[in-house]
Amino acid sequence: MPVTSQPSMTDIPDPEAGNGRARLMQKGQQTKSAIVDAALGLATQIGIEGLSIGAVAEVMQMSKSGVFAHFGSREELQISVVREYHHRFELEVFYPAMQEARGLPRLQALFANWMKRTSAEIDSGCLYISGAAEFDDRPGPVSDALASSVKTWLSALHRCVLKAREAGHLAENTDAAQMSFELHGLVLALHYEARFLKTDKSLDRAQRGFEHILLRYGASPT
Amino acid sequence: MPVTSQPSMTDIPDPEAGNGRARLMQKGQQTKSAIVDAALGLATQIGIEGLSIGAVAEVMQMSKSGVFAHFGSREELQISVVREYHHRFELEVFYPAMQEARGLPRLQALFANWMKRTSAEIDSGCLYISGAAEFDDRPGPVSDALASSVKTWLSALHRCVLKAREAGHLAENTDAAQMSFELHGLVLALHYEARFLKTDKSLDRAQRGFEHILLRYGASPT
DNA sequence: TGCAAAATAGCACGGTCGTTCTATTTTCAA
DNA sequence: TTGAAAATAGAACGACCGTGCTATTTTGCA
Repeated sequence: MPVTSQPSMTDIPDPEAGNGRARLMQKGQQTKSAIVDAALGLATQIGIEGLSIGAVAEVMQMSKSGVFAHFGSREELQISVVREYHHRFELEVFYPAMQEARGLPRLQALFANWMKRTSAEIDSGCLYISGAAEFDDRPGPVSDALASSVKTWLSALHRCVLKAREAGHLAENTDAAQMSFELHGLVLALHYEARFLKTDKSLDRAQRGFEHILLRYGASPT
Repeated sequence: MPVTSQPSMTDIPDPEAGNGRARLMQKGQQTKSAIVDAALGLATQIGIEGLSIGAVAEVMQMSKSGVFAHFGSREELQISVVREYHHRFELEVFYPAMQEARGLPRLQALFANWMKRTSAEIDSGCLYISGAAEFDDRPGPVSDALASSVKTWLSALHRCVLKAREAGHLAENTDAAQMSFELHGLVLALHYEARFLKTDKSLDRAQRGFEHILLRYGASPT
């Protein structure tokens, strides 16, 4: 592979990619970004389905039609929000972990960042989790975008487990898919109990669960 | 405790309890039950928040006001749906497991029934899971009813783990709350991956995860 | 069988929704 | 600086929402 390749977890084509070349962002693009920002903030509180153009317009202090014109449909706005969340998830969870040494350290960083993002961090819920519940019976482009993002992330996690096994940091017979499933469960339980039930100590529980799983899969200290 | 006491996981006062005494259900009550039935069916597909009186009325082939009159508000309908789900959850998950011998067998039955209800069983989603995502940022009576039901169930699970430990079926130093947390995670992952991502083998993964957890907490075969 | 009470229907209200159309303002390059 | 293009506003639409009000129908006991 080329030396200049940088790690990326994404396999979602981003139509906006590379439009910042040479010339600064036009006014319209700036506004659009700000709208997506505001919409993401709303979506993490009231859900992607609950997202309304009117509410976004109010936050932005714009007219409904002004907001609408940037996307052409509510659905396109929703998809933009999903893409933006994907982007931030990459920035906050994936990329920082890639700085860690391959294998177990990287897996630990990945899980730690994931937990940090999922737990009661301020008050923004996880779009991947709330979205799954909203769209598991509602096929369509938004659901597709969401599922695609989630699958990208889960397969990045899966690859990380594989690498850790290859590096000898996990037992040779480690079932990477099974381990990923169990890790996913911990984060979902953390989100559920911390955010909905307001159970304290959930973060500790997830962390201890992680250690249990590491032990099970024969993690050797690094 | 009195010999005639029967196990119940509920701690939610049900205003309708015991109104079927002697006399059969009046027409109004029958209709109300049928409405809640239909509403529950809708809610498992489009969510509790998405539930609309108009949609329920259409399913019931009734007028909106006819449906409305039974509840007085949409919120009361939503709460009725939550109570009905709680009731069915008890019937399908909790009570059957209580037939099993106390300790590990009962815990295994509890988890097996829970999985069965959560996985892709036909097409009805789990209200406890989808509801949590909808209401984790939306306090109010519906959220309270939902949280109360979930807590009732989780504490029933927690008690079952305690009993299994007391019976010597689990290691003495078993942290029941931690174990419950990890079991919860498995079911959440099952729901997420089976229902939203349509990943096959999810049921196997949850089952294997369960066995892993049993091993960790020193389950002795019964 | 008749009659009060319960159940249901029908209609209207104000509100929000996504979207469309047209006018106005703002931007930016020639 | 000017003029075309882009961005935004404003009003209106049909649809659906929860809810309140007033008939009408249905129920079930005396």
